[in-house]
Amino acid sequence: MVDTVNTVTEPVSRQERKQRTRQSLLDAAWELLAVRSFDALSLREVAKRAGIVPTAFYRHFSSMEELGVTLVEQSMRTLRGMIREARTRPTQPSEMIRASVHTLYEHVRAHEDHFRFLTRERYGGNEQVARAIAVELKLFSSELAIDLVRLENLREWNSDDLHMMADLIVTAMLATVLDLLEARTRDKDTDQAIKTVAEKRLRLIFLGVPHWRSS
Amino acid sequence: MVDTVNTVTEPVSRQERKQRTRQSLLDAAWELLAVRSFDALSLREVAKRAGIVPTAFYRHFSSMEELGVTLVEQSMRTLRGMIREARTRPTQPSEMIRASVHTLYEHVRAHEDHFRFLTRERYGGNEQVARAIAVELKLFSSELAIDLVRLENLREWNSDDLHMMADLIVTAMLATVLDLLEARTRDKDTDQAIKTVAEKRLRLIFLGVPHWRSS
DNA sequence: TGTACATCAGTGAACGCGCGTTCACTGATGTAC
DNA sequence: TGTACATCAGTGAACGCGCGTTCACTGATGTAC
Repeated sequence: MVDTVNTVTEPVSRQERKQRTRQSLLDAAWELLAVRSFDALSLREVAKRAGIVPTAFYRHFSSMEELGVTLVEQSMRTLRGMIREARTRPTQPSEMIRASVHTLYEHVRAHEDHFRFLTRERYGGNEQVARAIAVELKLFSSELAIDLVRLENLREWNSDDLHMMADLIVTAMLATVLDLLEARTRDKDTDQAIKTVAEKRLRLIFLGVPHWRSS
Repeated sequence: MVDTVNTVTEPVSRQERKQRTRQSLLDAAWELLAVRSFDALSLREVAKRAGIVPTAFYRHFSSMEELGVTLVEQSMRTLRGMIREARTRPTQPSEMIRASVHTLYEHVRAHEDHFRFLTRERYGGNEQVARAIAVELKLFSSELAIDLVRLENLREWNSDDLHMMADLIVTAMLATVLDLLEARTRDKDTDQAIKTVAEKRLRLIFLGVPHWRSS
């Protein structure tokens, strides 16, 4: 049995306390971002929710923009984690589709705040944030194009067409992210329906592949 | 030859002057929206750009929100105009694709401000605005599903699958809108390249149709 | 046509508010001896 | 182990600013006779 009293009263270094407050600020920002866009957040508001006075904010970030950069980094790490997991996969399209959608689903539900941030800020207010997200998605699309070329009927496709298809898949996947985030009810049936539609979208796209002729 | 002096000094009714100022406010808002999201606009800023004092704003709109509603209406009219034009079409998929992409292209380039507003506010700050846009796109998707059922290989598709395909097409088209709005260079070649990719996306989707089996 | 009054788009002063940011401070934690 | 000083996360007062909104006003346009 853990001695909770001892755990609570355990001495904490100044450094560790500072780290905790920093995390409180980030947590506060993530909470507020569930309802509002980043541009609509104020420094005072974030500080208040984190339980510190506005001026103490500067002990951790030089500005809201710097905090924003950290939010981008955190959400990007989540996105990259998902992409990495989605890339280690069998070469059979049907299984690839099933597994990709499932990976996407798991990650979105585990980090809704991060994915909401990514989709909202992708075209939303802050230009630098939008650019960072665009770069990351472009990178993902390029990696996907490389994965596609290994598949049966895609070996002889030219680079342009592979990128076109990769972009279309990424677009379809992002639409699924939005479906998940905007689902009114959060039950297994609704989630399953969204996953089924997501798989169908990808199946339809892949069905055309054997019949493709680059114009 | 037009007597410009007479044109300029021509008496203008109070009502007409008011209408012009109202339009100046809307124009000012559209100009500012090229750079910023709606939530980031202030009443004072819009009034200033329109050339009136902040308090005069209230002679035309009871609040920024009401002006926002008007912006939504204006952009929706543009969107509906495009959709209406895109729907009156031949039943051959290849021609349908070519014509749809061209219609989209023409309308986006003719009303970049409206389409930028629609894509940015779709998930951006204001919730009511986002909802209005979502409703309109859903409506479009449903109409598209009805159009699809008339095509050769889609006659026996069930409703769910038709909606899935319509959603996928709308998603792909919106991606094209964003490609057009974010094109770095604005020349004929770039535009043509974007149109070609847009057509390829749709071609790939339609290629799968004859081979579809609802799971 | 001319006069007297009504209408009302636009003005300018004023308000209270939340904002980001500065500054001198406090007092607990850390360090040197 | 005890003392004396340094560090520094967090405090609280204060600032100037742009904001939305109110109010009484002005003076050109419109209307009634």
